[in-house]
Amino acid sequence: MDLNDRRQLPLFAIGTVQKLTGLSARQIRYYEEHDLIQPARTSGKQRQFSFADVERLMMIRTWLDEGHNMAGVKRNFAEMERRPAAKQMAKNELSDAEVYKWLERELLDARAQTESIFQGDLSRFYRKKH
DNA sequence: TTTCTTACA
DNA sequence: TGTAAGCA
Repeated sequence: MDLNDRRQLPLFAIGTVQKLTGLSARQIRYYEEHDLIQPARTSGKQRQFSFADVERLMMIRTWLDEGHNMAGVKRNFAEMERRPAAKQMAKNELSDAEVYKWLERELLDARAQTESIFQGDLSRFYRKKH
């Protein structure tokens, strides 16, 4: 199992993704209805999001913040599929470093407000190092 | 407590 | 999009 496979692993509940992306549960479910993401489901029908899902959600957030509508977001993803250059463009708007920074910020904010977004002990991997 | 679906504003 | 109801 390589890194790419691990990015597809169903790991987070919607509450965690909400804090990670800053999107509401309503929005996240709405984007799923529009096939922008396809999170896995547990036997109990609960959505399980992967890092790949979270990344797509962050791209959606970025485009929405830039003023795009659903149609625009769908076009962006469609463009990413047909042209590899578009993927680079998307990464340019949302580089790996930015994704990491964003995740770190969201995680720290989430911890500042409520408790750990993780039910377990994973939050220790994101301890502030300043 | 959290998430889920459905439905209304 | 937010929110409420009724479940799991």
